Amino acid sequence: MVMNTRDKILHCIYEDMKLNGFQGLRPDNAIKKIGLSKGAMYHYFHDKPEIGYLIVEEIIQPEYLAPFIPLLSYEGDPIDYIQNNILQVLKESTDPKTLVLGSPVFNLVQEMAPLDEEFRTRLEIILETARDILSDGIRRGKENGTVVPHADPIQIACFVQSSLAGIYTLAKISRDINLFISNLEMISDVLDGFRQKS
Amino acid sequence: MVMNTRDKILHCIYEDMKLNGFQGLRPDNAIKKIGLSKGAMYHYFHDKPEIGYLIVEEIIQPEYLAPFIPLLSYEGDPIDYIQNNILQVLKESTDPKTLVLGSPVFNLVQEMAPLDEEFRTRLEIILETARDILSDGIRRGKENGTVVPHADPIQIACFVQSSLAGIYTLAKISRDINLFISNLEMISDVLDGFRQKS
DNA sequence: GAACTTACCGACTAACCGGTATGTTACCAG
DNA sequence: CTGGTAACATACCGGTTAGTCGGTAAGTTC
Repeated sequence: MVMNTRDKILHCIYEDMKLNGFQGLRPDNAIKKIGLSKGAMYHYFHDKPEIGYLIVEEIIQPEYLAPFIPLLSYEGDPIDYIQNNILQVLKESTDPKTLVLGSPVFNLVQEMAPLDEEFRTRLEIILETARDILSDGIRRGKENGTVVPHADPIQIACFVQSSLAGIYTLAKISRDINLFISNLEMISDVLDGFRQKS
Repeated sequence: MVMNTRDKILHCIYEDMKLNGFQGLRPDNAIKKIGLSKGAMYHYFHDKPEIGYLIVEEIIQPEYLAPFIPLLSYEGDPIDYIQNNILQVLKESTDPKTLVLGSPVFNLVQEMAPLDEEFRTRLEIILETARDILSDGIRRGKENGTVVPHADPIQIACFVQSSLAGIYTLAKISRDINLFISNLEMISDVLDGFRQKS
Protein backbone atom coordinates (compact mmCIF):
# COMPACT_ATOMS: atom_id res chain seq x y z
CA MET A 1 0.00 0.00 0.00
CA VAL A 2 1.53 3.25 -1.13
CA MET A 3 0.83 6.10 1.24
CA ASN A 4 1.43 9.80 1.32
CA THR A 5 3.22 11.40 4.25
CA ARG A 6 0.01 12.57 5.87
CA ASP A 7 -1.46 9.08 5.95
CA LYS A 8 1.85 7.57 7.01
CA ILE A 9 1.88 9.88 10.04
CA LEU A 10 -1.72 9.01 10.88
CA HIS A 11 -1.12 5.27 10.71
CA CYS A 12 2.10 5.51 12.63
CA ILE A 13 0.46 7.42 15.45
CA TYR A 14 -2.42 4.97 15.37
CA GLU A 15 0.03 2.16 16.12
CA ASP A 16 1.33 4.07 19.11
CA MET A 17 -2.22 4.74 20.22
CA LYS A 18 -3.05 1.04 20.21
CA LEU A 19 -0.31 0.52 22.74
CA ASN A 20 -0.61 3.58 24.95
CA GLY A 21 -4.09 4.98 24.48
CA PHE A 22 -4.72 8.54 23.42
CA GLN A 23 -3.56 10.32 26.54
CA GLY A 24 -0.49 8.15 26.84
CA LEU A 25 0.33 8.67 23.19
CA ARG A 26 3.44 10.75 22.44
CA PRO A 27 3.05 11.90 18.83
CA ASP A 28 6.58 13.24 18.60
CA ASN A 29 8.01 10.00 19.80
CA ALA A 30 5.79 7.94 17.52
CA ILE A 31 6.67 9.60 14.23
CA LYS A 32 10.37 9.38 14.92
CA LYS A 33 9.93 5.71 14.03
CA ILE A 34 9.11 6.58 10.43
CA GLY A 35 11.95 9.08 10.19
CA LEU A 36 9.83 12.20 10.40
CA SER A 37 9.89 15.04 12.86
CA LYS A 38 7.45 17.01 14.89
CA GLY A 39 7.58 19.72 12.27
CA ALA A 40 6.13 17.40 9.66
CA MET A 41 3.31 16.47 11.96
CA TYR A 42 2.30 20.02 12.75
CA HIS A 43 2.54 20.82 9.10
CA TYR A 44 -0.29 18.38 8.34
CA PHE A 45 -2.30 18.57 11.54
CA HIS A 46 -3.38 21.31 13.85
CA ASP A 47 -3.00 19.63 17.21
CA LYS A 48 -3.06 16.32 19.04
CA PRO A 49 -6.84 16.02 19.46
CA GLU A 50 -7.37 16.61 15.74
CA ILE A 51 -5.05 13.72 15.01
CA GLY A 52 -7.07 11.54 17.35
CA TYR A 53 -10.36 12.44 15.69
CA LEU A 54 -8.96 11.78 12.23
CA ILE A 55 -7.59 8.40 13.29
CA VAL A 56 -11.05 7.45 14.55
CA GLU A 57 -12.74 8.54 11.33
CA GLU A 58 -10.22 7.33 8.79
CA ILE A 59 -8.72 4.21 10.35
CA ILE A 60 -10.68 2.87 13.31
CA GLN A 61 -14.16 3.29 11.87
CA PRO A 62 -13.63 1.38 8.59
CA GLU A 63 -11.56 -1.27 10.37
CA TYR A 64 -14.20 -1.91 13.00
CA LEU A 65 -17.18 -1.84 10.67
CA ALA A 66 -15.63 -4.03 7.96
CA PRO A 67 -16.92 -7.38 9.28
CA PHE A 68 -20.43 -5.98 9.72
CA ILE A 69 -20.89 -4.39 6.29
CA PRO A 70 -21.52 -7.63 4.32
CA LEU A 71 -24.46 -8.40 6.62
CA LEU A 72 -26.24 -5.43 5.03
CA SER A 73 -26.77 -7.42 1.86
CA TYR A 74 -26.66 -10.91 3.35
CA GLU A 75 -29.71 -12.92 2.31
CA GLY A 76 -29.34 -16.00 4.52
CA ASP A 77 -29.65 -16.61 8.24
CA PRO A 78 -28.24 -13.60 10.13
CA ILE A 79 -27.38 -15.82 13.07
CA ASP A 80 -25.22 -17.91 10.76
CA TYR A 81 -23.54 -14.76 9.56
CA ILE A 82 -22.83 -13.44 13.05
CA GLN A 83 -21.51 -16.77 14.24
CA ASN A 84 -19.36 -17.54 11.22
CA ASN A 85 -18.24 -14.14 10.02
CA ILE A 86 -17.97 -12.17 13.23
CA LEU A 87 -17.53 -14.43 16.24
CA GLN A 88 -15.64 -17.20 14.46
CA VAL A 89 -13.37 -14.79 12.61
CA LEU A 90 -12.62 -13.02 15.88
CA LYS A 91 -11.80 -16.33 17.49
CA GLU A 92 -9.41 -17.33 14.73
CA SER A 93 -7.69 -14.00 14.30
CA THR A 94 -6.99 -13.42 17.94
CA ASP A 95 -3.64 -14.23 19.42
CA PRO A 96 -2.54 -13.53 23.00
CA LYS A 97 -0.63 -10.43 21.98
CA THR A 98 -3.58 -8.61 20.43
CA LEU A 99 -5.74 -9.91 23.27
CA VAL A 100 -4.07 -7.85 25.97
CA LEU A 101 -4.32 -4.76 23.81
CA GLY A 102 -8.05 -5.12 23.36
CA SER A 103 -10.14 -3.51 20.66
CA PRO A 104 -9.14 0.00 19.55
CA VAL A 105 -12.76 1.13 19.50
CA PHE A 106 -13.68 -0.08 22.94
CA ASN A 107 -10.38 1.10 24.37
CA LEU A 108 -11.04 4.59 23.13
CA VAL A 109 -14.63 4.52 24.35
CA GLN A 110 -13.41 3.54 27.76
CA GLU A 111 -10.66 6.14 27.85
CA MET A 112 -12.04 9.14 26.06
CA ALA A 113 -15.84 9.03 26.01
CA PRO A 114 -16.24 10.65 29.43
CA LEU A 115 -13.48 13.18 28.82
CA ASP A 116 -13.96 14.46 25.30
CA GLU A 117 -17.30 15.01 23.60
CA GLU A 118 -15.70 15.11 20.15
CA PHE A 119 -14.33 11.64 20.65
CA ARG A 120 -17.59 10.42 22.16
CA THR A 121 -19.81 11.42 19.26
CA ARG A 122 -17.46 9.94 16.70
CA LEU A 123 -17.23 6.65 18.57
CA GLU A 124 -20.96 6.61 19.19
CA ILE A 125 -21.58 6.80 15.45
CA ILE A 126 -19.37 3.76 14.87
CA LEU A 127 -21.05 1.60 17.49
CA GLU A 128 -24.52 2.78 16.52
CA THR A 129 -23.84 1.87 12.91
CA ALA A 130 -22.70 -1.62 13.86
CA ARG A 131 -25.76 -2.11 16.05
CA ASP A 132 -28.05 -0.90 13.28
CA ILE A 133 -26.53 -3.36 10.84
CA LEU A 134 -26.92 -6.20 13.35
CA SER A 135 -30.49 -5.38 14.32
CA ASP A 136 -31.50 -4.88 10.70
CA GLY A 137 -29.99 -8.27 9.89
CA ILE A 138 -31.98 -9.93 12.68
CA ARG A 139 -35.13 -8.15 11.54
CA ARG A 140 -34.71 -9.50 8.02
CA GLY A 141 -34.05 -12.91 9.55
CA LYS A 142 -37.43 -12.72 11.22
CA GLU A 143 -38.99 -11.80 7.88
CA ASN A 144 -37.42 -14.68 5.99
CA GLY A 145 -38.21 -17.12 8.76
CA THR A 146 -34.71 -17.97 9.96
CA VAL A 147 -35.15 -16.14 13.27
CA VAL A 148 -37.93 -16.78 15.79
CA PRO A 149 -40.77 -14.21 15.71
CA HIS A 150 -40.46 -13.18 19.35
CA ALA A 151 -36.83 -12.09 18.93
CA ASP A 152 -36.18 -8.41 19.65
CA PRO A 153 -33.67 -7.30 16.98
CA ILE A 154 -32.42 -4.26 18.84
CA GLN A 155 -31.97 -6.12 22.09
CA ILE A 156 -30.06 -8.90 20.38
CA ALA A 157 -27.86 -6.43 18.54
CA CYS A 158 -27.08 -4.67 21.82
CA PHE A 159 -26.38 -8.00 23.44
CA VAL A 160 -23.88 -9.03 20.79
CA GLN A 161 -22.09 -5.70 20.90
CA SER A 162 -22.01 -5.47 24.66
CA SER A 163 -20.83 -9.06 24.97
CA LEU A 164 -17.97 -8.39 22.60
CA ALA A 165 -17.02 -5.31 24.59
CA GLY A 166 -17.08 -7.32 27.79
CA ILE A 167 -15.02 -10.10 26.34
CA TYR A 168 -12.28 -7.68 25.41
CA THR A 169 -12.28 -6.18 28.87
CA LEU A 170 -11.90 -9.54 30.58
CA ALA A 171 -9.31 -10.70 28.08
CA LYS A 172 -7.17 -7.75 29.08
CA ILE A 173 -6.91 -8.97 32.59
CA SER A 174 -7.06 -12.75 32.50
CA ARG A 175 -4.90 -13.07 29.41
CA ASP A 176 -6.38 -16.55 29.15
CA ILE A 177 -7.29 -17.20 25.55
CA ASN A 178 -9.56 -20.06 26.62
CA LEU A 179 -11.70 -17.74 28.66
CA PHE A 180 -11.96 -15.55 25.59
CA ILE A 181 -13.02 -18.48 23.44
CA SER A 182 -15.43 -19.86 26.03
CA ASN A 183 -17.12 -16.48 26.16
CA LEU A 184 -17.42 -16.30 22.39
CA GLU A 185 -19.05 -19.72 22.42
CA MET A 186 -21.50 -18.59 25.05
CA ILE A 187 -22.63 -15.75 22.78
CA SER A 188 -22.95 -18.28 19.99
CA ASP A 189 -25.10 -20.52 22.18
CA VAL A 190 -27.36 -17.68 23.19
CA LEU A 191 -27.83 -16.76 19.54
CA ASP A 192 -28.70 -20.38 18.72
CA GLY A 193 -31.67 -19.92 21.00
CA PHE A 194 -33.15 -17.46 18.51
CA ARG A 195 -32.99 -19.80 15.52
CA GLN A 196 -36.31 -20.84 14.02
CA LYS A 197 -36.59 -24.60 14.17
CA SER A 198 -37.57 -25.82 10.73
CA MET B 1 -18.04 8.10 58.78
CA VAL B 2 -15.12 9.45 60.75
CA MET B 3 -11.86 9.08 58.91
CA ASN B 4 -8.23 9.73 59.61
CA THR B 5 -6.19 11.90 57.28
CA ARG B 6 -4.64 8.95 55.50
CA ASP B 7 -7.99 7.47 54.56
CA LYS B 8 -9.37 10.89 53.69
CA ILE B 9 -6.54 11.35 51.20
CA LEU B 10 -7.11 7.90 49.73
CA HIS B 11 -10.84 8.43 49.28
CA CYS B 12 -10.35 11.90 47.89
CA ILE B 13 -7.89 10.68 45.29
CA TYR B 14 -10.22 7.78 44.52
CA GLU B 15 -12.91 10.29 43.59
CA ASP B 16 -10.52 12.01 41.20
CA MET B 17 -9.54 8.65 39.78
CA LYS B 18 -13.15 7.81 38.99
CA LEU B 19 -13.27 10.85 36.77
CA ASN B 20 -9.85 10.90 35.17
CA GLY B 21 -8.47 7.40 35.45
CA PHE B 22 -5.13 6.68 37.07
CA GLN B 23 -2.86 8.27 34.50
CA GLY B 24 -5.05 11.33 34.23
CA LEU B 25 -5.21 11.63 37.98
CA ARG B 26 -3.40 14.61 39.53
CA PRO B 27 -2.93 13.74 43.21
CA ASP B 28 -1.75 17.22 44.14
CA ASN B 29 -4.77 18.78 42.53
CA ALA B 30 -7.16 16.26 44.05
CA ILE B 31 -6.19 16.67 47.69
CA LYS B 32 -6.40 20.45 47.47
CA LYS B 33 -10.16 19.89 47.58
CA ILE B 34 -9.95 18.58 51.13
CA GLY B 35 -7.61 21.36 52.19
CA LEU B 36 -4.46 19.30 52.29
CA SER B 37 -1.21 19.69 50.43
CA LYS B 38 1.21 17.55 48.53
CA GLY B 39 3.36 17.34 51.63
CA ALA B 40 0.63 15.57 53.55
CA MET B 41 0.25 13.07 50.75
CA TYR B 42 3.91 12.19 50.54
CA HIS B 43 3.98 11.98 54.28
CA TYR B 44 1.55 9.05 54.19
CA PHE B 45 2.41 7.48 50.84
CA HIS B 46 5.57 6.75 48.96
CA ASP B 47 4.54 7.57 45.42
CA LYS B 48 1.64 7.76 43.01
CA PRO B 49 1.55 4.07 42.03
CA GLU B 50 1.45 3.02 45.68
CA ILE B 51 -1.60 5.20 46.17
CA GLY B 52 -3.24 3.52 43.21
CA TYR B 53 -2.56 0.03 44.52
CA LEU B 54 -3.88 0.93 47.98
CA ILE B 55 -7.05 2.40 46.49
CA VAL B 56 -7.62 -0.86 44.63
CA GLU B 57 -7.08 -2.97 47.73
CA GLU B 58 -8.81 -0.86 50.33
CA ILE B 59 -11.65 0.81 48.43
CA ILE B 60 -12.36 -0.73 45.05
CA GLN B 61 -12.08 -4.39 46.04
CA PRO B 62 -14.55 -4.36 48.96
CA GLU B 63 -16.92 -2.08 47.05
CA TYR B 64 -16.98 -4.32 44.00
CA LEU B 65 -17.21 -7.62 45.85
CA ALA B 66 -19.88 -6.52 48.35
CA PRO B 67 -22.90 -7.66 46.28
CA PHE B 68 -21.30 -11.04 45.58
CA ILE B 69 -20.31 -12.02 49.13
CA PRO B 70 -23.79 -13.00 50.39
CA LEU B 71 -24.04 -15.54 47.58
CA LEU B 72 -21.34 -17.51 49.38
CA SER B 73 -23.81 -18.56 52.04
CA TYR B 74 -26.98 -18.25 49.99
CA GLU B 75 -29.01 -21.45 50.18
CA GLY B 76 -31.68 -20.79 47.54
CA ASP B 77 -31.66 -20.53 43.77
CA PRO B 78 -28.42 -18.80 42.68
CA ILE B 79 -30.16 -17.51 39.56
CA ASP B 80 -32.67 -15.75 41.77
CA TYR B 81 -29.85 -14.26 43.75
CA ILE B 82 -27.98 -12.99 40.70
CA GLN B 83 -31.11 -11.54 39.16
CA ASN B 84 -32.46 -9.90 42.31
CA ASN B 85 -29.36 -8.96 44.23
CA ILE B 86 -26.87 -8.16 41.51
CA LEU B 87 -28.61 -7.26 38.26
CA GLN B 88 -31.70 -5.70 39.83
CA VAL B 89 -29.73 -3.74 42.39
CA LEU B 90 -27.45 -2.47 39.65
CA LYS B 91 -30.46 -1.42 37.64
CA GLU B 92 -32.00 0.50 40.52
CA SER B 93 -28.86 2.14 41.80
CA THR B 94 -27.65 3.43 38.48
CA ASP B 95 -28.32 6.99 37.45
CA PRO B 96 -27.13 8.62 34.22
CA LYS B 97 -24.33 10.44 35.99
CA THR B 98 -22.61 7.35 37.35
CA LEU B 99 -23.38 5.59 34.07
CA VAL B 100 -20.96 7.66 31.99
CA LEU B 101 -18.21 7.05 34.50
CA GLY B 102 -18.54 3.30 34.27
CA SER B 103 -17.32 0.84 36.87
CA PRO B 104 -14.09 1.68 38.71
CA VAL B 105 -12.87 -1.90 38.45
CA PHE B 106 -13.44 -2.31 34.75
CA ASN B 107 -12.14 1.17 34.04
CA LEU B 108 -8.90 0.36 35.78
CA VAL B 109 -8.64 -3.00 34.07
CA GLN B 110 -9.04 -1.33 30.74
CA GLU B 111 -6.56 1.42 31.49
CA MET B 112 -3.87 -0.18 33.60
CA ALA B 113 -3.87 -3.94 33.09
CA PRO B 114 -1.67 -3.80 29.98
CA LEU B 115 0.64 -1.15 31.46
CA ASP B 116 1.31 -2.15 35.04
CA GLU B 117 1.65 -5.69 36.30
CA GLU B 118 1.08 -4.62 39.91
CA PHE B 119 -2.30 -3.22 38.98
CA ARG B 120 -3.11 -6.21 36.82
CA THR B 121 -2.57 -8.84 39.50
CA ARG B 122 -4.55 -6.89 42.08
CA LEU B 123 -7.46 -6.41 39.69
CA GLU B 124 -7.27 -10.00 38.53
CA ILE B 125 -7.72 -11.18 42.11
CA ILE B 126 -10.88 -9.09 42.45
CA LEU B 127 -12.49 -10.39 39.28
CA GLU B 128 -11.38 -13.95 39.91
CA THR B 129 -12.90 -13.85 43.36
CA ALA B 130 -16.21 -12.60 41.99
CA ARG B 131 -16.20 -15.29 39.30
CA ASP B 132 -15.41 -17.98 41.86
CA ILE B 133 -18.30 -16.88 44.03
CA LEU B 134 -20.63 -16.91 41.05
CA SER B 135 -19.55 -20.29 39.69
CA ASP B 136 -19.63 -21.84 43.13
CA GLY B 137 -23.15 -20.52 43.57
CA ILE B 138 -24.24 -22.05 40.27
CA ARG B 139 -22.57 -25.32 41.20
CA ARG B 140 -24.49 -25.46 44.46
CA GLY B 141 -27.61 -24.61 42.47
CA LYS B 142 -27.05 -27.69 40.37
CA GLU B 143 -26.64 -29.73 43.53
CA ASN B 144 -29.84 -28.52 45.11
CA GLY B 145 -31.75 -28.89 41.87
CA THR B 146 -32.51 -25.25 41.09
CA VAL B 147 -30.13 -25.15 38.11
CA VAL B 148 -30.24 -27.51 35.14
CA PRO B 149 -27.62 -30.29 35.23
CA HIS B 150 -25.99 -29.41 31.91
CA ALA B 151 -25.12 -25.87 33.06
CA ASP B 152 -21.40 -25.08 33.10
CA PRO B 153 -20.85 -23.01 36.27
CA ILE B 154 -17.61 -21.46 35.16
CA GLN B 155 -18.90 -20.51 31.75
CA ILE B 156 -21.99 -18.93 33.23
CA ALA B 157 -19.93 -17.02 35.79
CA CYS B 158 -17.70 -15.71 33.02
CA PHE B 159 -20.71 -14.81 30.98
CA VAL B 160 -22.28 -12.76 33.77
CA GLN B 161 -19.05 -10.96 34.51
CA SER B 162 -18.18 -10.27 30.90
CA SER B 163 -21.71 -9.08 30.17
CA LEU B 164 -21.55 -6.66 33.05
CA ALA B 165 -18.21 -5.37 31.80
CA GLY B 166 -19.67 -4.90 28.33
CA ILE B 167 -22.74 -3.14 29.60
CA TYR B 168 -20.60 -0.59 31.39
CA THR B 169 -18.54 0.02 28.28
CA LEU B 170 -21.59 0.66 26.13
CA ALA B 171 -23.21 2.79 28.81
CA LYS B 172 -20.20 5.06 28.70
CA ILE B 173 -20.86 5.94 25.13
CA SER B 174 -24.57 5.77 24.53
CA ARG B 175 -25.52 7.37 27.83
CA ASP B 176 -28.91 5.83 27.22
CA ILE B 177 -30.16 4.31 30.45
CA ASN B 178 -32.71 2.23 28.55
CA LEU B 179 -30.00 0.47 26.61
CA PHE B 180 -28.34 -0.26 29.94
CA ILE B 181 -31.56 -1.70 31.36
CA SER B 182 -32.38 -3.67 28.23
CA ASN B 183 -28.97 -5.27 28.39
CA LEU B 184 -29.40 -6.19 32.03
CA GLU B 185 -32.72 -7.83 31.16
CA MET B 186 -31.06 -9.80 28.40
CA ILE B 187 -28.61 -11.27 30.91
CA SER B 188 -31.55 -12.06 33.13
CA ASP B 189 -33.33 -13.84 30.27
CA VAL B 190 -30.26 -15.89 29.41
CA LEU B 191 -29.96 -16.93 33.05
CA ASP B 192 -33.62 -17.96 33.08
CA GLY B 193 -32.66 -20.52 30.47
CA PHE B 194 -30.62 -22.36 33.11
CA ARG B 195 -33.43 -22.70 35.61
CA GLN B 196 -34.58 -26.22 36.40
CA LYS B 197 -38.26 -26.51 35.57
CA SER B 198 -40.01 -28.01 38.54
C1' DG C 1 15.46 32.52 -13.37
C1' DA C 2 12.70 35.01 -10.08
C1' DA C 3 8.87 34.62 -7.10
C1' DC C 4 6.30 31.67 -4.62
C1' DT C 5 4.71 27.42 -2.37
C1' DT C 6 5.08 22.94 -0.24
C1' DA C 7 7.30 19.84 2.82
C1' DC C 8 9.91 19.31 6.37
C1' DC C 9 13.66 20.05 10.21
C1' DG C 10 14.99 20.90 14.89
C1' DA C 11 15.81 24.25 18.45
C1' DC C 12 13.15 26.43 21.66
C1' DT C 13 9.39 27.68 25.13
C1' DA C 14 5.92 27.60 28.51
C1' DA C 15 3.40 24.76 31.27
C1' DC C 16 2.95 20.90 33.94
C1' DC C 17 3.85 17.00 36.92
C1' DG C 18 5.89 13.83 40.16
C1' DG C 19 8.77 14.03 43.73
C1' DT C 20 12.14 16.26 47.24
C1' DA C 21 13.97 19.28 50.70
C1' DT C 22 13.23 22.33 54.04
C1' DG C 23 10.69 24.25 56.98
C1' DT C 24 6.87 25.04 60.81
C1' DT C 25 3.59 23.89 64.24
C1' DA C 26 1.49 21.13 67.76
C1' DC C 27 1.73 17.81 70.90
C1' DC C 28 3.78 14.46 74.02
C1' DA C 29 7.27 12.32 77.16
C1' DG C 30 10.43 12.91 80.76
C1' DC D 1 10.88 23.47 80.41
C1' DT D 2 13.00 20.81 76.84
C1' DG D 3 13.98 17.51 73.31
C1' DG D 4 11.84 14.76 70.03
C1' DT D 5 8.56 13.44 66.72
C1' DA D 6 4.28 13.24 64.00
C1' DA D 7 1.69 15.97 60.85
C1' DC D 8 1.56 18.75 57.82
C1' DA D 9 2.88 23.27 54.38
C1' DT D 10 5.59 25.35 50.77
C1' DA D 11 9.15 26.40 47.72
C1' DC D 12 11.66 24.26 44.52
C1' DC D 13 13.84 20.86 41.00
C1' DG D 14 14.35 17.97 37.01
C1' DG D 15 12.23 15.90 33.44
C1' DT D 16 8.67 15.76 30.08
C1' DT D 17 5.35 17.39 26.73
C1' DA D 18 2.49 19.88 23.43
C1' DG D 19 3.08 23.27 20.53
C1' DT D 20 5.80 27.36 18.08
C1' DC D 21 8.87 29.35 15.04
C1' DG D 22 12.49 30.45 12.01
C1' DG D 23 14.80 28.33 8.67
C1' DT D 24 15.87 25.48 4.39
C1' DA D 25 15.68 22.60 0.41
C1' DA D 26 13.12 21.16 -3.37
C1' DG D 27 9.80 21.81 -6.47
C1' DT D 28 6.23 24.79 -9.37
C1' DT D 29 4.62 28.65 -11.85
C1' DC D 30 5.10 32.24 -14.94
